[in-house]
Amino acid sequence: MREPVGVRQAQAQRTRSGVLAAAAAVFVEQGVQAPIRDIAERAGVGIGTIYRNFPTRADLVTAVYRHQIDTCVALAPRLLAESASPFIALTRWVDAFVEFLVTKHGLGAALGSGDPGLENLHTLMLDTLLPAGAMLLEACDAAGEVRPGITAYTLMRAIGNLCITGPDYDQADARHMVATLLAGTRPTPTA
Amino acid sequence: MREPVGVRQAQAQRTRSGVLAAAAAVFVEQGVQAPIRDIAERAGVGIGTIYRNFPTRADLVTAVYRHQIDTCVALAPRLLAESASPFIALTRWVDAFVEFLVTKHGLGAALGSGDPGLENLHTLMLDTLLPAGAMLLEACDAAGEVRPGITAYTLMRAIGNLCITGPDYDQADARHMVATLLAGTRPTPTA
Amino acid sequence: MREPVGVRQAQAQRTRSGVLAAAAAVFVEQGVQAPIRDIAERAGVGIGTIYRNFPTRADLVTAVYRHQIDTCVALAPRLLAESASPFIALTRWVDAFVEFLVTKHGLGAALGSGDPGLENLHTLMLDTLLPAGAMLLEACDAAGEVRPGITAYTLMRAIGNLCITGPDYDQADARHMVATLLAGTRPTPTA
Amino acid sequence: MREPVGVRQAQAQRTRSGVLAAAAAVFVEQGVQAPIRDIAERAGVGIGTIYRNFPTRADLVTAVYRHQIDTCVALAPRLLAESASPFIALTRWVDAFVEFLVTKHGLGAALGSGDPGLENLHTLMLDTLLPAGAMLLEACDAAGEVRPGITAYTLMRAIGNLCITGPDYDQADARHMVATLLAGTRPTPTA
DNA sequence: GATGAATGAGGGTTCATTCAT
DNA sequence: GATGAATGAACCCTCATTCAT
Repeated sequence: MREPVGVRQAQAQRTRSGVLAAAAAVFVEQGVQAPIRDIAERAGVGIGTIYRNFPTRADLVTAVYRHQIDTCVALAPRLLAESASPFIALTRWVDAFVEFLVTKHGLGAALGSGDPGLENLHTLMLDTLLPAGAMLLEACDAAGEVRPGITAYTLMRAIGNLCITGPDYDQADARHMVATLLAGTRPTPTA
Repeated sequence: MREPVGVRQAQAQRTRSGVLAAAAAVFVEQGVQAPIRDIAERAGVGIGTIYRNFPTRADLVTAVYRHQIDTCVALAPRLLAESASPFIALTRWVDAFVEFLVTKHGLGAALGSGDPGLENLHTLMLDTLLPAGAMLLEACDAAGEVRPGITAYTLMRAIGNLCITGPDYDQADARHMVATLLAGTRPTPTA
Repeated sequence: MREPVGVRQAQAQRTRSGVLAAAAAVFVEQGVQAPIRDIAERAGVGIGTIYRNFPTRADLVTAVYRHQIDTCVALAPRLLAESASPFIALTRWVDAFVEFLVTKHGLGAALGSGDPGLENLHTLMLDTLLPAGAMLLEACDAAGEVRPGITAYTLMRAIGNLCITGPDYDQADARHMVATLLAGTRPTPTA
Repeated sequence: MREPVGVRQAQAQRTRSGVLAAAAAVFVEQGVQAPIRDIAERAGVGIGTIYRNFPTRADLVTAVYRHQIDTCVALAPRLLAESASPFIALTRWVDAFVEFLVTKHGLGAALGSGDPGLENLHTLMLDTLLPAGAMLLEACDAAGEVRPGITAYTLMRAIGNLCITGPDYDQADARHMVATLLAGTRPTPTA
């Protein structure tokens, strides 16, 4: 009765992936506060399976976005190397960041909510995205391309907030306002 | 035969005020989605009293913020008349708007949530604050003090979002980012 | 400051009458379980006034229908004297009884519910309507116009039940079925 | 490898049955409007379990009575085949119908209440019992054993009303009055 | 590992009833 | 007597979470 090694692990991995895909879809439709049951149904698994793989809601949320976060992080050094100036790199990177936030209904609000259950996600973003953004911002700083006094954390948090969309304030508006915010970080032209 | 007119009304008014004060306090601590029971307990009244005075949650939220909203609205024409330039007036008015938002934990998030139960508040703000902000923004526009293409609604919504505070992103940060956003609305200096 | 004697009593009487009229109207619309507050509002008085005049709901229900009940009671001897046969008198009297029940939305159901709070009304009907009906039934009995074994109480209760109308079973249906029931009380024709 | 199929389903089925039994008992004592919590307590399960199995009150009411309704329905064609005349079949079938109604305290009242939440039950009875009764009544009609003009729906509704028992109007009274009603449906003997 | 039935805390809402003015 | 604000018990329903199979 011994099965090929790893068959079970492979099945487990597939279950996990299915849950992540389902969660991503449900989050888009209902936001990250969607009932766990809805995700289980969408994934075609039992509720218990969700809890086994992701004990807390934040674990699930974090896992859902981890891949995209990692992609975003990896982009930073590449943009810095390729772009004509640090600020251009920052701008492009923020575009990617916004793209990520804006397509994830409710994520921005979740981050802004101070919900203690989302500490993990918060931590993840701090530990990974923040250094990426900070690297770019520091490069801008060093090149005198942004006003002093702006911290990467605050800026990214502000961008996150600006990406909380809703009726009458859509993704295009969010992009517009983020661009305006970035414009506001430029040093005041000296006479 | 004139007895103290309105002894009961006065008491009722005091109850109502007490509820409003309690609600304001609870909203700061827990956000506008706080359980009605908590507000009743804080106010030292029965649940029924809350429902008597404010049939829906939105009624309560609206009442809590109405006074401050009205004050803010009334400020706009005054600032426009007094200030050296429309943009200075806009800046000062936004300061007051931010002051309002930033001290009301959860209001920004509530407005951004698209919660259908808060239509009234949304409507109130649209009907009163929006015209006030729009007046100032139009004055800036007419004076060439802001880039074209920025609508009052989007700008105010963005400001509202920037005022969603939390741990590690406090009121000072919110003010800073709002100021940065406003700086970003200035026309690009032509060479 | 002494007012004419009885002015206050007259006022009180008017209040009481107004409440009864309002209650009758509300009972027709919503049934006898309607919220007390609705009746107070319709009467233009405070809730406390209802409770002062009619401490229990049953008191109010009873008072509302007392007049019509009395009228119905008074009808019995007159019909018996006027009609060609006791059964004809019974039939006509039942018509009046049904007319009373059928136009009082929810009263039949209330009587049939065994609700202990309506004891008073139950008692009132037993004490007044029952003797009236019994008189007629006994006359029929004595004349051999109905089968033996039918008691006035049971018959009237059955009639009351048949008058519980609703969608798809209207007043005409109720009348039809009551007539059928009465037809069923006739002695079986002997060959 | 076949393990006991459906161990959990069996348990779930037992839970469901327990809920149905508890509900039936509570309905007898308190009527079909009894608090869901009372049923849960009687069944020894959590409230959530009731809602899981019977999302609406009407679902529960319907389930409680479905079996007996089905039995009653199945009886009709058998009685028609076996009985000496259609009217005898109708009489016997009505006996069974009354037996069903009379032992279910509150069901008659529930059906007569027009409560929109009981649409399902109403529909169930219309869809199943009504055709059964109609078949018998039509057979009587065809045989000239009942007066014309009596519809199955109205007759059954009337019977349902007559079965609303209470103190002083018990099951025997209900049966007596139903028999009397049926007697009243016979054609008037022509001289 | 997966399952999903069961649980029950939590929050919403209504309305009968009291009582100070 | 009349008033109606206040009360809170009682219901409703949802959904996060556990655990036996």
